[in-house]
Amino acid sequence: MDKKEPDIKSRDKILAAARSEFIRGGFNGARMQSIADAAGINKALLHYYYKNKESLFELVFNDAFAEFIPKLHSIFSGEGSVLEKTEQYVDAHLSLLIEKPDLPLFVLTEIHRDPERFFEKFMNKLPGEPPFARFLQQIANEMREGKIRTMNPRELWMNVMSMTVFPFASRPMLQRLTLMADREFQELMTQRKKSMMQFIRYAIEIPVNN
Amino acid sequence: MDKKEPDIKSRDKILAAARSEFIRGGFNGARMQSIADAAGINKALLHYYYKNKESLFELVFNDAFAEFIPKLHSIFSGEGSVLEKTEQYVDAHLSLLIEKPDLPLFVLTEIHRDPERFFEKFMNKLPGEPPFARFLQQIANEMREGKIRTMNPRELWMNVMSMTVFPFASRPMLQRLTLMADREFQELMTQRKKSMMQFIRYAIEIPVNN
DNA sequence: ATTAACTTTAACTAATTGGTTAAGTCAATA
DNA sequence: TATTGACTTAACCAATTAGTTAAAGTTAAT
Repeated sequence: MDKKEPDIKSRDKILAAARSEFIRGGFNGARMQSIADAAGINKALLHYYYKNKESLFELVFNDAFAEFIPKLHSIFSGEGSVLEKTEQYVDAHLSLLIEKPDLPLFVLTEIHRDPERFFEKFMNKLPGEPPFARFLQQIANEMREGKIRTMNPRELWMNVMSMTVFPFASRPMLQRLTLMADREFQELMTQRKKSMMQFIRYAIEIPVNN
Repeated sequence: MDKKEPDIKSRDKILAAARSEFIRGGFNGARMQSIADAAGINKALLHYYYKNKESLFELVFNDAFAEFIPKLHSIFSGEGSVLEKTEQYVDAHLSLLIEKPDLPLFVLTEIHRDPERFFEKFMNKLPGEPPFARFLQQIANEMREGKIRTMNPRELWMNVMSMTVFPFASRPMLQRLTLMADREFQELMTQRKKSMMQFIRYAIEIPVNN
């Protein structure tokens, strides 16, 4: 029937199934058998395509970043004020997370499990200077120039990231606590693009006199 | 030698070891043998005191909340404006998290693994109305009265919680990314008690004219 | 028709792990 | 001195799980 590219099909179905399973249970909670079942194939074929659990996990874990890193880079190495870049970031990250709301908790959990993997992965991908260093410098500059309110630049950045990501990382708790359905959560996060930026503007913009 | 209350000692040492181990690896990553080793006893004694892994985990998980729930309740059912309660909350929660920085990720991970346990646990502990309902109402009131800027009350609360908790949940990532030592992180979080509140005040306080 | 890639079936290995058991040590106490 | 409660040793069981193997069947392209 559909054997034109059965290799690609099965390979991809396995990878997709692995992604769900690893996100559901983390590396420790994931089961190779469950992945095979979800992909509609058997364990033998699973190992025919992917050497072992580790390597399969590695692919899933890398994919979790692969998408967003270039986006981040283009935003923060581009032109624009702190507020403009912040808005671009919030918009881009929220868009991604609305699509893949389980990403943050997965990533944080796995970095906690093995911080070194993450460390090595990123000291390669990123050039010499520490990440965000340039942006933090820009924040400091605009503060000195009186364009935005003065505070610890790292904290401003932390606040923005926190407000953007935490609702997703804590989604299971949040939704149970407030009896919020998936749909409602999604809508709340969408309206958040605007309201969060308003909140941030009030927090750091210096009001013009008269 | 110290056999006066060896029972209590071992019991507690096991529980403490279990706490570390569960926080390190989550339920799935924790090993009963590791707990026994860390407690300086053997598996037989471990099961002599605690029925099984589940029950031991349950104790640790409950403890993770037990401390803070009453505090939360006293803050939000007490007197004070939104800003005052927010400040009390930020102060109390940051103090706790500086002591136990790994709590948030542990809690979030385990709620993600089994949301029902969390749900059942809290629909008991909390009286009829949904948690924070009263506080959200108070926020809405103060907004209507023009005491603070208008926005979705749930989002204001989300912003406060996010900024408070996320730095801890993302600590492993954050520290690697910024090459921050434990001590430095701790100091940053301490100074945050003030700076975060300043940030929030700017964001929601309505400036007085002239 | 042949070949190579793909896929299944089904049994199996080896290691890990949660949990159990039985016999016995040791110190305090009654 | 007999008993009791805390604890150890060490072997063991049963289940789970990652990974393997071999043999056979299917499919698409050459």
